Amino acid sequence: MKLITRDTDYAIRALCYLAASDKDMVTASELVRVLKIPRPFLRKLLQILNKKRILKSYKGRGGGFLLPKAADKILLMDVITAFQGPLRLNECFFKKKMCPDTKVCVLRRKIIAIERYVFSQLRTVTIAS
Amino acid sequence: MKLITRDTDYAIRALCYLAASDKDMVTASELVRVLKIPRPFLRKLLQILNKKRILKSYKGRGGGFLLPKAADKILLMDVITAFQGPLRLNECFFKKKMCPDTKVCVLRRKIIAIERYVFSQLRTVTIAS
DNA sequence: ACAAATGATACTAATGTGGTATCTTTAAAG
DNA sequence: CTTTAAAGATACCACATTAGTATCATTTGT
Repeated sequence: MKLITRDTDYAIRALCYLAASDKDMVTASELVRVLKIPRPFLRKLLQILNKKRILKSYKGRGGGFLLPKAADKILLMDVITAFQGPLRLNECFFKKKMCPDTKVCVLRRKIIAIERYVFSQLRTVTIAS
Repeated sequence: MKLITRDTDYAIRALCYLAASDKDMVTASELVRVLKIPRPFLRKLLQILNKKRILKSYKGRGGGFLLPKAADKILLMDVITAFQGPLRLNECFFKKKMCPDTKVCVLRRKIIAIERYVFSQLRTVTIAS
């Protein structure tokens, strides 16, 4: 099972390229050329990233894309959730039925703890890598 | 995005029921009745669990399923991989192209570290919860 | 022999992922 | 003020995965 889909993967690459580029405005065409991602697909991804304010777009001739903030402020976590939605381990396994209210579901606690750790860690990963 | 699919979820419930049951042999019919999982689907899951040696089945009249070992020795991790395969975050984002060999991909390191943590934690979660 | 259980296998429906196609809007350059 | 090079919007399609069904074969206690 993949935890990071192709969308996210491509998006990361594009963002990294933007971060590394010295000219601050980069066109989709350039990204297609260097990243070898199918043009219409990449364009869709860029549009999504734009809507989520992860990058900024400029229309018209001479337009393109650029990062709206420093690369080390862009969280991997945000890119993942942009494409894959909030990733949750699971709702309660037992839908509150069997859960003994004394222990308040050790299992659930543990899983939530793991979840939290992953999120906190993912949040430390930025584009500046 | 779900990290635990319905298969896994159902399987966990079934295993927990087996663990909690005092009679050690439980039929699929009984599981269907109490867990309210579609019969043919549950039967498929049980067959898979049997093949993976996570539970043991007995055919014929009076047959059924039981746990082959103590509930606290059955790892959530194993159940997950049984149904969802080994879960990997992602191959290398850059397919070894851009990776500067000096830093040997900080990103990748971090991700692997997170992955390892999740696995180690998941391995601590057993059916005895 | 029969009935009650699981095993094996093939099929179907719904959803998600990866990708395409087409048309509209914006804005700089000539 | 027209052309042209960019992005925006939207609808569509192919394939894979997930969730679930159906059917028949095999085993085993009574």
